[in-house]
Amino acid sequence: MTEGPTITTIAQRAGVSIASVSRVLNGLPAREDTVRRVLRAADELGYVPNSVARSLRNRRTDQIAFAMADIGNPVYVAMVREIQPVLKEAGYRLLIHSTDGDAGDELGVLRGLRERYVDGLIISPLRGVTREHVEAIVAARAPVVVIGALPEDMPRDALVDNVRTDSRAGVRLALDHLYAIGRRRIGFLNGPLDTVPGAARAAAYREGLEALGLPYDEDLVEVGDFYRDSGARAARALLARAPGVDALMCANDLIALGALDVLREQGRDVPGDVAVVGMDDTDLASVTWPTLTSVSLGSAERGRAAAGLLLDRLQNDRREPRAVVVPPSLTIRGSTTLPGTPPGGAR
Amino acid sequence: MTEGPTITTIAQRAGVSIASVSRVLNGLPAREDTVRRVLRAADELGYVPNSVARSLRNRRTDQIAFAMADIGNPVYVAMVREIQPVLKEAGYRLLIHSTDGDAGDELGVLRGLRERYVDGLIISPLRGVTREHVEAIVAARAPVVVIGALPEDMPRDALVDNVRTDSRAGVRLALDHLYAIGRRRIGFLNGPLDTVPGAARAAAYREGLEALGLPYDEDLVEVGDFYRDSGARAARALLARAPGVDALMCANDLIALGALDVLREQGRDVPGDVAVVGMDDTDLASVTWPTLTSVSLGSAERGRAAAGLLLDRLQNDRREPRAVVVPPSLTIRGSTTLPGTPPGGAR
DNA sequence: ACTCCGGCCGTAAACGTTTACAAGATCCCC
DNA sequence: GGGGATCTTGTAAACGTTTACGGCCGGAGT
Repeated sequence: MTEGPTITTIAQRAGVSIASVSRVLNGLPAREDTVRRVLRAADELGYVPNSVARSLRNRRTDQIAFAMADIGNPVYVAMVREIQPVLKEAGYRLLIHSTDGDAGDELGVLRGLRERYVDGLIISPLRGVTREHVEAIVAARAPVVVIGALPEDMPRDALVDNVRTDSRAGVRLALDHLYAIGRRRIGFLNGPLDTVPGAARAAAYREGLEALGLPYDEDLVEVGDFYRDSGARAARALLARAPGVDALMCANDLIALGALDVLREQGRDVPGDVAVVGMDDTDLASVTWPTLTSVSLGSAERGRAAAGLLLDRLQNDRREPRAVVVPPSLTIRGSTTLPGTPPGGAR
Repeated sequence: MTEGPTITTIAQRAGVSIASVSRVLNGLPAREDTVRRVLRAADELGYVPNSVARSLRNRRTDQIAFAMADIGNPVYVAMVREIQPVLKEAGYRLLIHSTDGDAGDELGVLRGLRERYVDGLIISPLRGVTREHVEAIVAARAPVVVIGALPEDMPRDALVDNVRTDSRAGVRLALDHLYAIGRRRIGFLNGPLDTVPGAARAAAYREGLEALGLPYDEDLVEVGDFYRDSGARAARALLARAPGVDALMCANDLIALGALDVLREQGRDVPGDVAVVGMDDTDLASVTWPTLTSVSLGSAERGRAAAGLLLDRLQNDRREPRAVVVPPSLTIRGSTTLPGTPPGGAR
């Protein structure tokens, strides 16, 4: 924990100026003799450049932040897993912020960008991008990539890149699949309608039924939270009200877990009596019993795309904002297929 | 993304020197009139201090890094969940590194400390602290807290704080519990013996049986990896060799998941025919069916303790190194208790 | 021998802060 | 009104880099 050598120390020992030291260490042209002496001195002293001083001078920190709602959520973990290597490859360090879905915290991170402690930010705001978010982004002095929907009236000069998924199409995939395996009374366990995903999935459920020629029945819909226990509560309520359901579409894998708990507890066979589909296709989906058919919203791809966009933007400051849409896909597992039955229909 | 105001800009606008600006912004005494003008100018300009420049001058970054093997591992997630708020409270930002259990990567982080991009580090090396780790830690210019075992010959001057758990005691807890519910042929599915936890758990299993007066039988032990599929393979092998086992002690929750898969597949009732205990008490333990009795190694506590030690050390550079040991505990769930039967024994 | 050119190198400034020091302003008291 | 004490302020240096600029030197061309 002693004070380490600086280029000045090296310069003295090698008998050259600090400018020469810097040049040698950065591989700029120098006489062969100078190079040798500087490198030797640096080596003997165990020199390591001070990244803070370098950042100040270069006006870049080689750090990038990723702000997400919850570090325990497998969706974000999948994103980090993809983002990390891409950034590392490009020479950036990744800072991870867990905002606990607190909009205040999110804004804090966004505002913190102005401190310049980071060259760019990837953020995935849980409840969508508010006007305050937009203001903070415009005021920020670093490029931002948003994972999730942007508001319609996003100012052109914000230069925000965007990655999203099509969760409506995802819901459709699931409904089509359930229809294909013969289900006709398909219940829906949703998350809060004031979240972006919640609202989108609600609409998609309605549209999807219509497209399939099935009636929309309010008794088949229950709204709760995106957690397991809340999913269980919702499932219990729905099953009590509409005992005849033969499938449950869940807005989230966690909700689906809760539903599975309740179905097991009530002795209903999955998928024999009731088929269940989750959403997000997290690691959990393959852990449950039966394993859970789930709509993948491409978390990994979204993460990768976001990292790519950010790096690209860091190269080219003035590029037009870009938006990437990752299509959903359906991973069929035990909760919708009887053993031995080949998975029917969709995809 | 425009170049922002600096204290110089503010000084001009307020008609004072930059020293006064700095003083006012840091709450040092100044004439009331000066304070007002500076604050007004700063506000109008939307000034935000440059954290890099401040770090250079103050020789501190207010950032702390946490290096772990795998961001997807619930054990580390639990640690982060505890570390984050503690550090935040103390005014530090948390940088998260996922080293993928790669010793090279771990060393990279450790060596990176010398760049001074961070004021301190919490690291949890998967395969223990090697001589190279020690060297890097001694050479580092920032305090380090290691979560996990330290080598015996740790140099005194390294000033490394340490947090560990007692996984031997943890194994004993599990064995005692299994014994208490009447199991006498207790199998053991372990992870690699060249990892620190693997070796410790192997020894503890032996000792634990001895303490209970049960014979050690090689046929009841299988070594694999700390993953689910590996756990399944190991369980299959063990069950084939020793069909009479009535309990499986697993070195890890993931291994236990694999074992549950196999038992279900073979139609053996859990816990009726075979009781199962996992280790780490991750979130997964409450997701499975049946839910999994698991030894908690206090990930959360360890994280909290590590953060505490680091903060403390940052206050007091010269303090003697300290070691915290977090005792294990047992969380009893469905995989060792028949419904209706009160959990017996241990604890 | 003079000029010109190119290659290396050192001096110094800059990045945006904080802070030691000394000078100027203000006040109080005699 | 002079003198000291106290408060406030500005100047400048420092943190550790990178880099523009100009100087020096040696060699080549005339």
